[in-house]
Amino acid sequence: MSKASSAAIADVFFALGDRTRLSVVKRLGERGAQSATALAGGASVTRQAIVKHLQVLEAARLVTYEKRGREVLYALDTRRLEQAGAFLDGISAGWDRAIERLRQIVEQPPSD
Amino acid sequence: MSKASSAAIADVFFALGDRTRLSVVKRLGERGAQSATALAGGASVTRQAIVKHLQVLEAARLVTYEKRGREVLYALDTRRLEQAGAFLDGISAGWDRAIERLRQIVEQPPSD
DNA sequence: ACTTCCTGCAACCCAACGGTTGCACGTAAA
DNA sequence: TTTACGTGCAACCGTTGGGTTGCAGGAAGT
Repeated sequence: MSKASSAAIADVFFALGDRTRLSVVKRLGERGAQSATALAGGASVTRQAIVKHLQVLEAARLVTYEKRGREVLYALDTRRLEQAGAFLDGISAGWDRAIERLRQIVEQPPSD
Repeated sequence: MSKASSAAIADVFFALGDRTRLSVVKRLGERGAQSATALAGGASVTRQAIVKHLQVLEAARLVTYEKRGREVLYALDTRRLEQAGAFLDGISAGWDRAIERLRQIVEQPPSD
């Protein structure tokens, strides 16, 4: 599980890399599923802008939508967030190993 | 500590949200500090492109540079990666709480 | 039926992004 | 002192990004 090609991961980070979009994600996280117009209220941009952002988030599989009567509710998909977090941890771990390798090389006098 | 305004976090995600940049970060994580030309070797883009990407990464405080003679070595700053990961965890946690709140509301019959 | 509210689509705009090329400058090696 | 290598700066280019406005179509409410 959690194979997640680099390209897909980059898409996730790209989706999170915009202030408006990130605030939408935060809001969904804090107050649960909401419609586009609900999200637009309180935001400093148009509903249409929010809609576009939601499409980007959905393309990155960070949100899911569900038609609820005449309105559309968008909800977070936390699995993607967790995947992204795991990816970051992997890089950090690799870096720490690299550092340790370097330390050993530096501290050992040349063998010959 | 680790206050990290949303804007700064968005910058970090933005920096990670490009395939070339993400591959640079991965490579720095796996093989340790390198110069721009070293990173350009093996990549499918020009050294100048890599340089620009490194500037973006540095602006997001994801990398640090150190002048080493005539060349410049770029190194990962894992603290930022960890901050970003913590941010994601926070959102996931908030979402889970929101879900739990919803469950309780749904399962309780209306009080009046 | 009529009105209200939320959504969806399309056109359009400016700014920023990712990338390239060309050249000048310092530092290291011959 | 040449020669070679790594870097820095600037101009330029096509494409995409974030955002807006305007309007048409359906589901709810009265």
